[in-house]
Amino acid sequence: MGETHQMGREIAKAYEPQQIEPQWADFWVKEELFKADPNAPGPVFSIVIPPPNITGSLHIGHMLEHTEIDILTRWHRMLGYNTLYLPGTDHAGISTQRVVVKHLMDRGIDYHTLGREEFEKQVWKWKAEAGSEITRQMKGIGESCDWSRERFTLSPEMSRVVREVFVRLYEEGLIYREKRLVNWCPVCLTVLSDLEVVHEERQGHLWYIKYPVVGTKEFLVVATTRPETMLGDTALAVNPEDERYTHLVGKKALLPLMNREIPIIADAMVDREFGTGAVKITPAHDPNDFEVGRRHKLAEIDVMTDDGKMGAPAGAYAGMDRFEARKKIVEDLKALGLLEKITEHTNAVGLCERSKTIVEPRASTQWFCKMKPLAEPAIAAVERGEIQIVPDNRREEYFNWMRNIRDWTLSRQLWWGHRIPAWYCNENKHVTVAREKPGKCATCGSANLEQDPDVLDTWFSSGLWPFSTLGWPEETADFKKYYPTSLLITGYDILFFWVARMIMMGIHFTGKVPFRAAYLHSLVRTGSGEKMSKSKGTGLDPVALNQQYGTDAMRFCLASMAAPGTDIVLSEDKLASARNFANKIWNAARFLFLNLDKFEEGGAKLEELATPEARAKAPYAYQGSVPLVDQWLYSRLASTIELVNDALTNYRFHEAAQGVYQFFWGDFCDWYIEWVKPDLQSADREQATIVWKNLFAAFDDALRLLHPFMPFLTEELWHQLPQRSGGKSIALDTFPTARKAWAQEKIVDAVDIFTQIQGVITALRNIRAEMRLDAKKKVPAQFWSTAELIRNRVRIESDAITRLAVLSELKISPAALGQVGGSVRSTAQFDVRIAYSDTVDATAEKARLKKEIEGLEKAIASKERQLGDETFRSRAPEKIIKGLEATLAGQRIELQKLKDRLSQLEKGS
RNA sequence: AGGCCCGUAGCUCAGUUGGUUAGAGCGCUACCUUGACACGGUAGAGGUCUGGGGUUCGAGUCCCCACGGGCCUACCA
Repeated sequence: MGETHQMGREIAKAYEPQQIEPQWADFWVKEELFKADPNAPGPVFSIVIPPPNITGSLHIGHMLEHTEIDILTRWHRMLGYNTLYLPGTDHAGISTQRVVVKHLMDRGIDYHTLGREEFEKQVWKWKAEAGSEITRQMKGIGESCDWSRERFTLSPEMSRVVREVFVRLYEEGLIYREKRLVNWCPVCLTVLSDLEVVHEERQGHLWYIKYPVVGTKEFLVVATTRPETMLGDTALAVNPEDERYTHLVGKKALLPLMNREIPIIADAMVDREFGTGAVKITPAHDPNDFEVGRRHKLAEIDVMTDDGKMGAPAGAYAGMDRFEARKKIVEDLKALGLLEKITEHTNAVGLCERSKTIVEPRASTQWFCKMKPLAEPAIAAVERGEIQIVPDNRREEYFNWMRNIRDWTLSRQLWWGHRIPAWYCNENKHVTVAREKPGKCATCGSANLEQDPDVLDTWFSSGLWPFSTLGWPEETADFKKYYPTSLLITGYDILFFWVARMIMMGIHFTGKVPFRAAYLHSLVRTGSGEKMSKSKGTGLDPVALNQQYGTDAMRFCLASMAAPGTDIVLSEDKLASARNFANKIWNAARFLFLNLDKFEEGGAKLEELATPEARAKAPYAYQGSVPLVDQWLYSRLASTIELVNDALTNYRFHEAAQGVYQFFWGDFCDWYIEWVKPDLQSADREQATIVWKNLFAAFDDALRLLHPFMPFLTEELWHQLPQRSGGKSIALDTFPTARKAWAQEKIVDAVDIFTQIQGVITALRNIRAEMRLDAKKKVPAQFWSTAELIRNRVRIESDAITRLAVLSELKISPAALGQVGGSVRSTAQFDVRIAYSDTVDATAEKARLKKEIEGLEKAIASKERQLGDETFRSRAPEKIIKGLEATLAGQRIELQKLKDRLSQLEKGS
C-alpha cells in the first residue's frame, strides 16, 4: 500500500479472530448489555439455559446448543423483543460426587473418613475453584446471557423451591416412601431411576437347574440367566394352565445348595413357552418375582451387599463377588448333578449410566413420586399444541413414554444434592415431611428427630428450572413477565430425563406450561457415527477449535449443518470453510474502508447514513434512477432477509446460515462489489458517492443480518463503521427489514434482466475458458437478442459486461449471429460469440455441443411426452402446464441453435 | 419385543404440503498472484437419488418388501 491516492482507512488484510474476540466478550459482560428488564416494552422472548453440569467444561454439544440458543436470542433482541437468556449451572449429583471423590482420592483422601459435612464443604470448595469453568467459557464465546440472573440448582434459593415442591407433592399424596424393587448400582452405591439404567444386548447363558420336589423322585427344572440369585429363591412358579405341572402345584421343592424348602405356586405371569415353563421366584432380585412374591406373600431375601458381593443370607457364598458366586454355584450344581444343561442366550443387561456397572435389582425402601397424575395434563398440553415439540417425530416418543410412565425413584444414597426434607423420630420411626427442620415429630411429638440421609435425584431440581429460576413461588416481576418461557432448546437425549419432567412439574405447580416450544437439537457425532465424547477421547475440543478458527466460524459452521432431526458430523475442513467466510466478510469491509474517501470527498457525514430514516432510503438513485445492479442486489437482500426470518422461525438454522452465505459471498462479493468497482473510481463525484452509499447501506444491512450468527466479527466491523451514533452495540441495533419497495414489479423485471446479463457474462467467460484464451487478453465479442429490452440493457451495461468478461468490445449485432468463426453460446433469449478462430478446438467444441444437444433432447422429449398426454393436461394444475410449455419453447429454440452450430462445424471440418 | 431415523456427486450433507434439465461445502480439473480477500477469482467435470414392487398424469419426495447403518423404549426368567 502507501499509494498517495489511497485515502481510505485500512484494516488488517486477514481476519484474526484471536485479536478481536476477547475484547468484545469482555465488553458484552462488563457493559451488562444483555441484562433483561421486565418493565421494558416489546413482546417477550425468554429462554432458560439447560444448565450444564458444574463438573463439565464446554464440549461440542454445548457449543451447538448454545449457538442455537444465542442465535435465536440475538435475533429476537434485534427484532425488538424484550429478551431474557437466563444462564446457570446444575449441581449434577452423581457426576459431581464421583468427580470430587476421585479428586480427593488422588490426594490420598478417602471421602468416607471426612464425614458428610466436611465432604460437602469440599465439594463447594471444588465448585468455587473448578466449577465456574463452564460459565467462564460461556462468557468467552460471547453468549448473550443476562449474567445478573445466573442460577445454580443447589443454591439456597433453589433449595427452598425444591423443599416447597417436595412438601406439596407429599401432602398431595404423590410422593411416598415404600419398599420396592429398584435399580442398585454397586459402584455408585446408590439407587437409580429407570432412566439412569442403560440397556445393552449381551451374549449370556440360560442355566437349567433341577429342583428336587419334596416327597417325590421328581425334579422341577427351571431356566435362569442368573443362577446366583437362586440363593434368595422363596418359591418356584408355573402357569396355572400348564397341565405338565398341575400335579406339582402346592407341593414343596428343595432349594439346592441352601437346602431350604420352598413352595411350588401357580401364577399367570409365567410364560409356558419360555424355558421349561417353570420359573424360580427371587422376590428380592427381580422385578417380576417381586410382584409375584407380593401376590403370594413370599419372603424377600436380599442375598447381596451394597457393593455387589454375596451377603450373609448367601450362606457359604457370603463374601464372594456376585459373578464369582455365579461360577461357583454353577460348578457346585454340576457336581451335585442338578444342572441339566446350559444354552446360549442373549439378553439385555442394565448398566449404570455413569459407572457402566451391571445394575442389581434389589428390594429396597426409597422415596418415589407417582407420575400418572402428573403425566396426564402434560400429555394433554402437548396434544392441544400448547407446547410444540420440534421436530415433531419426537412428539410421538414423548407420548409413548408419558403414556407408559412409571413411578419415579427420587431418593439417592449420596451426599451431594438436595437433602430429602423428611425427618424420622428415633422412638417410633414416624415420618415428618416439612419445609424447614421441624421441632418435633408430627405424629408423636418426639423431639428426637433425624433427617433422612438421602438426597434427591438431580433431575428433580432440574425439573423445576423454568420457574424456580424466575422466583416462583413468589409472583415476582420476572416470573410474571418471563414465565412461561418462550422456548426450550436441548438435546433429544434428555427428552424424558428433563423436558418431560419440566412439563409435568411446570403445569402442576404454576398451572401453565413451562415453555411454548421445545426444540430438540441434533447430537454432534464423530465420523464413525458415535456421539462425541470427551471421556472416550472422540470429541473435538470446541475451545481449542474456537481459538484456532474463531468462535464465529465455529458458530456459523454448526448453524449451517444444524438441520432439524439430523445429527451432525463436524470436521475441520468444514470449520476452515466457515473461517474463510468470516475472512471474506472482513475483506469486503476492508474494501469498503479503502474506498471511504469516495464518500468523504462528497462532504457528507457518515453518521447520517446509519439512522433508520437513512437506512430506509437506500438504494439511492443516480441520475433519476436506481442502478440496475442495485435493484438486483437489494431485491436479493430483501429475499434473503425474508428467508432468514422464515428459517429461524422454524428452527431451520442451516437454511438461514446457507442463505446468508449465498447472499454475501455469491451475490454481494462475487457480483455486486465486482460490478461497482469502477464506478467507485468515477470522476463524477456524485456518482462515486452514490455508489459508495449504496454499497455501504447493503453492507450495513448484511452485517446486522449476520450478527446473530457471527457476533464477534460483526460487532467489530460495526464499531469500525462510522455509525456508532445509534448505540453501544450492533447487538442492540435493529435487524434489517425486507423493504417492500424492493419487491415491486418494476424491480422484479430488473432482477430478471440482470440475471440474464449475468448469463451473458458467464457465457462469454465460458467461451474464453474453453478456448483457453489468456485470462488477461481482451477480445472482441458479439451479442444478439430478439428481445429489445435486453438489447437495450446490454447496451447500457456494456462497460460492466466487457470488463467482467475481459472483452475489448461487445458489439450488439444487428441480426442473428452468423455461424462463422469463433465460439458461440446460445440460450433461448440471446447468443454471444467470441471470434478468435485460430484457437478454436473444433473437436472439443463439437463434443461439447453434442453433449448439450443430447441433454436438451432428453429434456425436450420428456416434456413433449408429458404435454402430449391428455390425462396430464386434464389433471395437472394450469401453472405447471404453462411453465412446462414456456420452458419447452425456450429449449426448442436453444436446441435448434445448437444443432445449426454443430452442422456448421461439421461442414467446416 | 415394540418404535423411530438414515441410505442422494469421491467425502460430509441439504432437498418444507409429489410438479419444469436434483443442490451446497470440501475435494478434483484447467486457467489466473487482477489495487478487498490465494482463508482468493474464473470456468468446468462429477449423482438418476441402496435394490425391488406399488399408488399417481407425474415420485429423491407417498405406500409395501428386502438389504445395509444408527438410535430409543422395554420387568420375558
